[in-house]
Amino acid sequence: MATERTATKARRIRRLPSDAEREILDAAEAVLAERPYRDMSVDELMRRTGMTRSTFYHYFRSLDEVAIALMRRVQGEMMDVAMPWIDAGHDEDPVASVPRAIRAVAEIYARHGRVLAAIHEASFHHEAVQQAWRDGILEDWIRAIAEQLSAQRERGVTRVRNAPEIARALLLMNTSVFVERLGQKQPPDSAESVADTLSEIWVGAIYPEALAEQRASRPRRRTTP
Amino acid sequence: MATERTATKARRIRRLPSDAEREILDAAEAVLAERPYRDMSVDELMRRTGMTRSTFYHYFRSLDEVAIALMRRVQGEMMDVAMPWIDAGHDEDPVASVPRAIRAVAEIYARHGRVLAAIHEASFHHEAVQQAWRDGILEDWIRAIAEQLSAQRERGVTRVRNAPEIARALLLMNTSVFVERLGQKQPPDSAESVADTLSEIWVGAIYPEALAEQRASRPRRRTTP
DNA sequence: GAAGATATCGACGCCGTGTCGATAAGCGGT
DNA sequence: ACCGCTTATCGACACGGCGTCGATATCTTC
Repeated sequence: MATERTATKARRIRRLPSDAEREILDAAEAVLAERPYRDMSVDELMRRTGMTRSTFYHYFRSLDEVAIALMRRVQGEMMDVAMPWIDAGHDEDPVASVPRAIRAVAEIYARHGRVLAAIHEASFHHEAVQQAWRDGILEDWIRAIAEQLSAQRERGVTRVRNAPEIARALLLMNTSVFVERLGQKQPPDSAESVADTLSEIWVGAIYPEALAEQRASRPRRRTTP
Repeated sequence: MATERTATKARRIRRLPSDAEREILDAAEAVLAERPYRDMSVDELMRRTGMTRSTFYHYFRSLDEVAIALMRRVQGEMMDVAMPWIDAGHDEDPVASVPRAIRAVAEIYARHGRVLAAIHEASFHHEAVQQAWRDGILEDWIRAIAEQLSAQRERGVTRVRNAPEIARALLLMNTSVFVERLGQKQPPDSAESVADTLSEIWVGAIYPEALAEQRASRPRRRTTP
């Protein structure tokens, strides 16, 4: 009973593995632009590519891996914009560099918001994503920020004592706010205003004197003199 | 073909609806103490209660509703401890009241950490939970905090300009940090230390002068003179 | 003790996941 | 050109969790 189904024998297209993989990732981004990660299924994803679901499993072990792959695409960009702050030369004003770094990251979230929201979401539901994102990348960031803070403390630029905890709290704040305000189909805020709010809190926590002064001298508008 | 299964006719136990519901909720808490929400199934949950899965659907429409029900159990406690801060009389030192409120909330998270982590997790994956938690309770809190900040600004206690955004960022920070540091089987931090770190950031953002002064005068230990 | 209400049950259908063996497209050697 | 090897692609299946449905047992009330 070979389940005779030789009727419409669709011609098979054989892609290069790199192409197929890219097509799948692109399709995933397209799906995420429309609906949240939780509503993405392998079926729908692959229907877009014209291939079947089994082909999917030839390239990825699960949807989580797709999320992780998309994550790595973005992570590079993040590092690029944050690096200038991470190893800032001693010549730059540390207080001014915080808003600049945060704003740069905010713009990345504004551009890849849906993907980053998907990762954030998936990091709660899938072991593998959690390890790659929260236990991996985020922890690296926290460490880098904490080191920067400690270094600045050495130089007397700030007085923060518990650098690692402060760094963790501030970073988690940023990701939560970014995801909520910039990770929706129609973000309720602009990257700029979100970044400004977060910057204010960072400055207040790290350089309280500077924030106090800012507020005293410039009671109205936000940035630039 | 009545699928003759009259063999071992298990005696049916008929509970009061209120009892059955409570039993299910208790079982849910017990499951969550062992594994994360994502790994909880109706099957396992009901196996604990001795009832069948169909009975579950007699009381709840889905697991989300269980999460929401558990949420409401805890939310009352939250309100109780936060209220003193929300409508603080003008006689109390606003700077000192922040750490106290945060610490009280931290202790609730320390006690109900797994449940609150489950809600947080579910709020990303289930529409209904998202609406009840993020769009409901959290937004209420943000509004309350923002109002309090605005009121303090009227009185000249603080200079924060964008109260709603600041309130949102700070609250999201707290919940993220609480969930991560106190919502695990073996929390890596104590409620006290987590609360202290968060308080520092709140004070820095709202009363930067006070934080600057604290750090200048008390360079070593954390709380109390 | 009869009748109505409802808490509980077993079985079913649905949908998404991940696996497996078969098949066909390309690649390289002769 | 042909042949064999690799492997990208496919259809079908088994599994597990979800939610529904009609039947049945238990309780309540008169």
